[in-house]
Amino acid sequence: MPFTLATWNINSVRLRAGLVEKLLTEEAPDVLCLQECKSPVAKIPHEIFAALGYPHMVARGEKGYNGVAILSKLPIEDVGDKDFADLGHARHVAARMDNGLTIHNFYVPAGGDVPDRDKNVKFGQKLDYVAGMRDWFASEKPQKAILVGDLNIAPLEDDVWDHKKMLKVISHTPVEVEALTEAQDAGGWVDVTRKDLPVGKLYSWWSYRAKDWDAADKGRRLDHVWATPDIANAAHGSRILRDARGWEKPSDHAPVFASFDL
DNA sequence: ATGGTGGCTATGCCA
Repeated sequence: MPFTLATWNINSVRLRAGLVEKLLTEEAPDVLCLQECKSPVAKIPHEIFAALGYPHMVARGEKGYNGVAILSKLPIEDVGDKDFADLGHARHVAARMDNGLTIHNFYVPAGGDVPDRDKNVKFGQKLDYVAGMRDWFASEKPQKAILVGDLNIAPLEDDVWDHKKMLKVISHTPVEVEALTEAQDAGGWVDVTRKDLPVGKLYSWWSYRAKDWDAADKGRRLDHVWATPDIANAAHGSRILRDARGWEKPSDHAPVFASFDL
């Protein structure tokens, strides 16, 4: 059966419940994974999404920061979460569908401003978090799984607006890219977005601070869809809904879509 | 070199 999934850093699911509604109504993915919900799970406006045909939700939350949620048309089972680097943050949750597909939803730490772990604790925590992902994937050997989320790293030259200018900017430093590549390789994960769209610039995030984000187009691809090799060949139709970055009171991230014939 | 915007929650922290 064909299956479509989207991932979106929503930057407050309560403030932007209307934008989630718009996405679910207009695009109707089977599963929507959200990050930066910034809400306790009990205060996520789940009734609104249930009324639109998404009665199933698996989520982790905290007050004001972080938070991840998986909304689904079809039943999903909560199969736990990980707290890499012992941050105590709601940055991961996993769900399993009746067909055995596992969906991992991640919100990797942003890492602060200074790309030096001796001067910036947050950067060290980001590297430790991604190393934790690597070690877990190496021991788990995931199968029939999809990993999505805001990984806060843009690994490829064409994932940023200016590769050379970004080499010392957190999200595109070589040490981060290496760490992410190690995590990807440890699980055998295939970058589905780049499998489908191998050529050219691709962004999913544009800063709120740019005067004219659309014209300046200084974006980064921070949001990812990965799949294990056993289902990666079933993936197709990846796209980034850039329009959503221009919606009223937008998130600074755009949703990333992928479809799978499973 | 700096500051630019936005969310949460009440003041500074985080992105």
